[in-house]
Amino acid sequence: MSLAPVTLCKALADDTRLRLVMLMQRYGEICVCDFVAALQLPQPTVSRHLSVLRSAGLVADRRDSQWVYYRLAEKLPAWALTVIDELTAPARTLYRAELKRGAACCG
Amino acid sequence: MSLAPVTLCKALADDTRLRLVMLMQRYGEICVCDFVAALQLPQPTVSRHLSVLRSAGLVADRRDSQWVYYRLAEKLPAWALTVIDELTAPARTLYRAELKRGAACCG
DNA sequence: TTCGTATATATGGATATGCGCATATGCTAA
DNA sequence: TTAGCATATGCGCATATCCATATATACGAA
Repeated sequence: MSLAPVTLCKALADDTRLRLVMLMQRYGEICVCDFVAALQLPQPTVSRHLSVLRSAGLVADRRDSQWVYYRLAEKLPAWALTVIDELTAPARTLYRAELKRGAACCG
Repeated sequence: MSLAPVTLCKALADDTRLRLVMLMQRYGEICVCDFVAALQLPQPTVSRHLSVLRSAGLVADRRDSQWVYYRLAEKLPAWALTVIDELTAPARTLYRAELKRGAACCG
């Protein structure tokens, strides 16, 4: 996995994307509708930001019938995981309830 | 020092700014003309990027007659320093010669 | 099966943010 | 004050963001 530091920064230089990454880091695979429910944002907005993360190589997606699940990419460099961890640590406890709220969507 | 994670990311989401920060982390206070010489970039470009870093609260400046010296801000949160460290580590050895090349400017 | 509807996700078009160049400002010395 | 250097600011263009709409998939009824 070759990931330039500046590429990681650009991918994370948005509050919504930081929260998406934080949720994936904490809960693993999540489908788009759960992100929408958890973050209370319009679905197109979420989809766009996930697309940015995917283009940067930060996340991978998997389709299961009508749902698309996103997860942090495997084999991210250790330094990238460290950066993500440091950046999301302050807010890491804030979104558990919000994700739970959205968890009814995909079973 | 209150610094939002997304603010740090935006400030570092540019290759030139990453290099400026790396130079300051390694060498301490540096004046604009030394940055220009070290990075081989137009002076307005360097000034602009330093201004972005200053607005984000990442760096502080000090004027000494005609020269302005920039340094990393004091009292940055520990997590921010960790992030900076991880992001700049890969290239940290690359710029010593370049800074030396520019060191004649301000004595 | 084939259609119809509902739900999940992705894409095109208008607006805002950021970058670099040309120029302006500030400072010093003679 | 004039020249000369160091630094900073306004403008045009590219890129990114958000909203309305389009596409795709699933499931039930005829």
